[in-house]
Amino acid sequence: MANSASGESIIGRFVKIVSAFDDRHPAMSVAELGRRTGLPVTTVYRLVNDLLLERLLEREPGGDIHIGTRMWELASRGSKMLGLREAALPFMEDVQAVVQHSTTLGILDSDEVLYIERLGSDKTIVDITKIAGRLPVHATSSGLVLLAHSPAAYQDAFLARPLTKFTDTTLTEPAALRRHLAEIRQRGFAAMPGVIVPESSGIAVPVFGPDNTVRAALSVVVPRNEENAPARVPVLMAAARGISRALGWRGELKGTLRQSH
Amino acid sequence: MANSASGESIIGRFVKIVSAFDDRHPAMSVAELGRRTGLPVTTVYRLVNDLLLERLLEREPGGDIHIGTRMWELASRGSKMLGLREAALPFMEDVQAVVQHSTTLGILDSDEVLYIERLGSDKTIVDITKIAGRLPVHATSSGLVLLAHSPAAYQDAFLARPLTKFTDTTLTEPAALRRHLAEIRQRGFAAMPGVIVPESSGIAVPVFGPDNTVRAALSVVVPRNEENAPARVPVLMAAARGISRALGWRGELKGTLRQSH
DNA sequence: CTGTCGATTCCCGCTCAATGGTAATCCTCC
DNA sequence: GGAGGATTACCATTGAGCGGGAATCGACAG
Repeated sequence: MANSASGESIIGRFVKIVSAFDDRHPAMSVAELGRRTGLPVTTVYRLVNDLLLERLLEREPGGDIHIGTRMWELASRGSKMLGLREAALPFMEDVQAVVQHSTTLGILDSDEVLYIERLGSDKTIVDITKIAGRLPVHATSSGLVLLAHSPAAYQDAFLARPLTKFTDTTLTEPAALRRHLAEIRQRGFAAMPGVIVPESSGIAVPVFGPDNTVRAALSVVVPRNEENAPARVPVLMAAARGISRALGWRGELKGTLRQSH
Repeated sequence: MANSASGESIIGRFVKIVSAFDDRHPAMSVAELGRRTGLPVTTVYRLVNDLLLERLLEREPGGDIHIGTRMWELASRGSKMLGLREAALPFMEDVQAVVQHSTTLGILDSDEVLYIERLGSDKTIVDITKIAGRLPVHATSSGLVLLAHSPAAYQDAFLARPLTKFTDTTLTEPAALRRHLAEIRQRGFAAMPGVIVPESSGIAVPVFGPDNTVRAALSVVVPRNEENAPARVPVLMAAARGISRALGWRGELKGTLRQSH
């Protein structure tokens, strides 16, 4: 499935090229693009031209390349995430108005948490979440909530892998994590003081879809020294229920009760 | 640049496939995808497999295909629109809180208005704007504001084309449109009563970047019968200035004054 | 249980688009 | 003016993409 010496398909190279751009490198010359992707120069120039023709990439006056508007448009138009995001946004605004720090919405994707929305850019606290950014599951409150409500088979597979310890409070032992997940299910929320960044805490609650499976995690990041962090939980839970309902969820079903037996 | 009988490149076909999905068709079988794109069956199956491998597309339990999370992630990560959107969102929320109907943020892309954010889903008014949706320039308040502040060369090229008349109030004559654009520049906003949909009016103001060029249009859609529509303008203008400033704009520059001489 | 219809996968020979090295050209900046 | 980098032009090679056709799977009806 590849004409190239390295055995990659064009699609693979396309992904490589687009992946070379991130928030730290939103634009670059074609030559640099070649260096970052490790692809042969000529190939990059040819492929970039194709992508420019389709407007998936755009060339700015200086000659540098950046991701095209068309790319975002195509990715968004048929995306199911738009629905989730639009359902969640009003509730997130309410949370943000009350909690004042930083509110995020994350989903589980490829064994990582992918943040699809984020409100509030409070410079007073350390918050490494970014829209379209990823963080590890076992080191974020969002991730733990998502994992806690995932199918047992998925949890088992996840816990079978070695996990990185970011700070002294990061749980990496499968048994300990399993206990923690059970706790999260029982309490209905996850609170992680300083799991990746020691100075801030995350609190997250699950958002459910119509079939009662977890769709996303709604979370807030607050300074760790803040005493009344648990007081945030009711607000978050109410908002999460609102989002779930907007998605077509109709309250706890018998299935859920059965699970908790 | 194409291996196919029809003379399309893989990238072109990739765009065709992704374009087949929209808000009305967020998921479909591979066979239907083939029908919608008009590509040979075998080819679609092969290409879809490649895209599934890269997670640009995803297969849901039923077998239907939909656009993958990865696609959105890649498109968003290095996109400049995220910055614009994030700068605008808080101000848009303020506008939305006051105006109550529907607030949108649009940019000029391929001679059309592309809406990149939208707040408020008031069912009481007709509003055909959608996130990642497109509307014609000359028939929307956002489009007219963007056009009014575009380079003269672009305006000339645009006005040289034939324009569709949507309702009796749609301006399509180049001369009349030119006068209207001048008016918009002078007043600082565009107000279009029922240009595409007769029942609703749009009001839009420009958002500028650091180089004092227009970046986006901030607009609200209100019911046409509403008398105090012009009263919305100051709110919009203040918000637009706030967004512009967040983007690095530093007030009217000499260049602008020179232009208006 | 059998038949129909559609979706999906498998098969396979053809062929030309993609490949990627090398070299020429166009830049800037010192 | 010339050194260093970015970009374009050229071109022989070749295997990935192509797509028609047939086989398989699956749902549903009679």
